[in-house]
Amino acid sequence: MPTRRKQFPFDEFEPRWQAHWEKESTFSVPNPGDADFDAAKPKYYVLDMFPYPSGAGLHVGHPEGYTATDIITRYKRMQGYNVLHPMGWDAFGLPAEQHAIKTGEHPRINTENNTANFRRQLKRLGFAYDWSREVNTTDPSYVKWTQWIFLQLYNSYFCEEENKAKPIKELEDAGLSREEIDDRRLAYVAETPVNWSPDLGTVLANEEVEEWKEKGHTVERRPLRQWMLRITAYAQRLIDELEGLDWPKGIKLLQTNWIGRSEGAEVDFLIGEETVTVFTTRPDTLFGATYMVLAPEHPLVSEITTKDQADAVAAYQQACATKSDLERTELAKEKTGVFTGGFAINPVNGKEIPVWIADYVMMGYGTGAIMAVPAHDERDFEFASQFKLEVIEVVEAPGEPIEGCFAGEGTSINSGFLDGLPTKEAKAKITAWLEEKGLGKKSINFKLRDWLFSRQRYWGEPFPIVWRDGHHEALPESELPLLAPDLKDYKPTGTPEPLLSKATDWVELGDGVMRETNTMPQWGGSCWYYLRYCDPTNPEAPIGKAADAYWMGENQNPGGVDLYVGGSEHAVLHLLYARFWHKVLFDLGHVTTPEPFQRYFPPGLIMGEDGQKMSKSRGNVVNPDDVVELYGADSLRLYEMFMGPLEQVKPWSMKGVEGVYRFLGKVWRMVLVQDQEGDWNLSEKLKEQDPDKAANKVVHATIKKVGEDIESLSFNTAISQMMVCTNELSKRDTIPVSSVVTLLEVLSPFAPHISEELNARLGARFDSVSSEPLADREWPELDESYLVEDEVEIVLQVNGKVRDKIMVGKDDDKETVEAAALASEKVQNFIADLTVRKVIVVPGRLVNVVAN
RNA sequence: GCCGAUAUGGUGGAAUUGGUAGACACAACGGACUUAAAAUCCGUUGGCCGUUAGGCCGUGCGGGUUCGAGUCCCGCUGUCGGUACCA
Repeated sequence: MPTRRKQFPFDEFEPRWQAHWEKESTFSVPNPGDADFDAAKPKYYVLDMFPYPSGAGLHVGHPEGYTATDIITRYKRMQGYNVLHPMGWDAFGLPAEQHAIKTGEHPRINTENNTANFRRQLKRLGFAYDWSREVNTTDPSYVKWTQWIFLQLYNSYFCEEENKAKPIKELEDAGLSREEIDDRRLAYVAETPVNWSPDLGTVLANEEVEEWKEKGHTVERRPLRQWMLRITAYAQRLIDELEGLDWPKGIKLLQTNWIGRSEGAEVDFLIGEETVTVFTTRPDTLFGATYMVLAPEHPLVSEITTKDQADAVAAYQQACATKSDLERTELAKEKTGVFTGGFAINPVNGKEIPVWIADYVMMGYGTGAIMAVPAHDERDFEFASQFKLEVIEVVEAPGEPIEGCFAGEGTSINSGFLDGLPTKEAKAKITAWLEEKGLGKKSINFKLRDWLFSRQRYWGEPFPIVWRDGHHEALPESELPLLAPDLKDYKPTGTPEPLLSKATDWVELGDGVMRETNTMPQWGGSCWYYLRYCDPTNPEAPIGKAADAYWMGENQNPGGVDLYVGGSEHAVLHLLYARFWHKVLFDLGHVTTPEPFQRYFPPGLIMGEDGQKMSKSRGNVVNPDDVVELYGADSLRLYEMFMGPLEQVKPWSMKGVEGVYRFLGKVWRMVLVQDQEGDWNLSEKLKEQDPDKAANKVVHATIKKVGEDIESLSFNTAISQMMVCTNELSKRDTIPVSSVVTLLEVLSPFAPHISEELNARLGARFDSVSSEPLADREWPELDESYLVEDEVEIVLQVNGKVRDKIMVGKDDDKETVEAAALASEKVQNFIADLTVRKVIVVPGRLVNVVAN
């Protein structure tokens, strides 16, 4: 890129205004109880997803959402809101630890460096953050409350009757045993098969496996003792309470499907002495169950396997155990399985059906056992075809008979007392019959699993738990935060033994009392950071009552963060986890609203100039620092908003950046003209005079359009309107100063530096222009009367085709307009040989003459 | 496979409740200024036919509703994203 003269000296005034905002604490906002707090002001809480401060620095994707929220912040401030717009750091995480392994340096150092770089980059973009509220998940004062919230979960149970969390103390008072109590905690210990990565030295959540495998790490499956959070208790509420939220429909659906509610029945089958319960969503097909399948890990497999099948079954179980979930599904093209030799009795007709084990049935869902109805389930059909098992049709498809398998709804046949019933009724009847006979019951299942909450890494929050005599105990609150000790080296132990177990001095407390050595996942800190911003230094609680009531909107329905902007890649995990924690805190009375995020908006991904996803390997990554260097922060901000609709995926274009840069240059030159010496002086065209009709019209049209578009996050069209306004004003011989100032006011949320600079220069010269910074001004008032025209252009159509355009009075009645239309020469030409059948008049729009 | 999003000029994208398709930009071309270039300013720019006037066609494809469809309905196709034996 050749050096060239800048269109305007952004490199001089942008840092100057940023320093001004910092010095004046322009965007600091007081809390209830503070001296300058004004309770009469309405609040608005705009939240960005806080970044993980990676070594790579800011990516152009970050300023996309951040600029959007910044525009909202500045706009709402101008409208008189107390706006909370904070930023912080999700600073625990594997990359810093990987760096520590390589260098032997404490991960805190790397984290601090990266954080400083991120902060510098964000400040350079002029965002209106209240930096006094900055939080960092790795700060001891933050860790303290993350651990405290964990203890809230640990010390609570889910009360089914009241459908909410309650203190565990109630169970103690009720005289439950220690084991019974531990089994009901919201944070509990369980032995479960987990994804263990030997080279990362940690267990991963199911959702993380894919990501790390792509980066070349190995992940295997093995059973381990882990901390779990009982998110499944909240499954129904997490679905139901989405309803009142202003989130994109698709995102709600995504979460709903992730939670995966299905209604059906549990049915008991007898296998010899043993009872095996299956879950099915199609109890109406019970007469068509021709075999049964158990998951290979099902505890009853060994009981029911016959001697001559024992070897085959054991071999199959062995083969499955070493396969990861991924391999199980990757190899899912062909069904595999083994006959156990056992037979089950179908309770509805007493028929004996063979019992198989197969890995297409998973232990983790339902009961780990199914009744197979090959005629009406594709998987069962495939399995039955492969192993030549019986197929009995029990549902008749509506319309044409169907070859093979029919999984839809129809009418029951070959099903005794269900015959002739449509699927829905058959389901109800058989379920009632099973319940009456004590052979089964209605049942609801969720795909959602409990949340595996422990990791074996170093760089995370330690669990505030100690072990005594094989039992876990909570640390007293007074011992929080519990910080991890420094280590000599951060290399994984090579075994599933957590890294912290290396620090024996720290772990062993004497008398056989040991600290828990697992750490929390990164999600822990990010689950509640939006609460801490509201009250970032509170030493008594994660968030104080008054701060919660005001910022989270106790009296609003449903309350919570007013606008949350961040990538849809977090739409299921982070957003689900945070909602879960929030509900627990709500149930326990620590917060006053049931949902954390009232409105959520995911911006679309920004692709590389080649239309591909930005990545180092493709060499198409755009660095925001480079863009700021060449065109300034305002241009970067404005371009990212002008690219297209915020929610859309869109490719980067440097030419596009130049386009908005030129626009800002045009605004600059409308106010200032450069002389021979290169100094910028106020344009002679600017006049302190009342704006004429045309100027008022375009300026007020701009106030209206920009305001509406900000509300709906349609920033691209707001910007194009400001371009129209600028084009209109700048081509004039004299320009009313007040029109320019109004334009600067509406431009200021988008491009705050240049707007402030121009306003300051105008204020220094013209008495009529306020020198008060735009950031503290009110949003300009719209006067609709300027937008009303006496005459409007309407379109004349003949048979739907545009033939002419005429001007008519704004209040002309239909008859007048129709007469004027028919009088048009062009219309006359087209209808000369035709008969007019009908004339449609749309006031202010068009006249359509229908003729043939 | 299932779920969701989406399809408009050479490009990014605009278009109230159905009512002038292509706003605003980018690129391209032509012109002015300049010794020259950059920057700036002015003009042209969906396709086809036509010297002009003007006409015809045109919002992924095929139907439909309507005076009128980018927009609504039915049936497809492509692209992107999510998810995957969840019984």
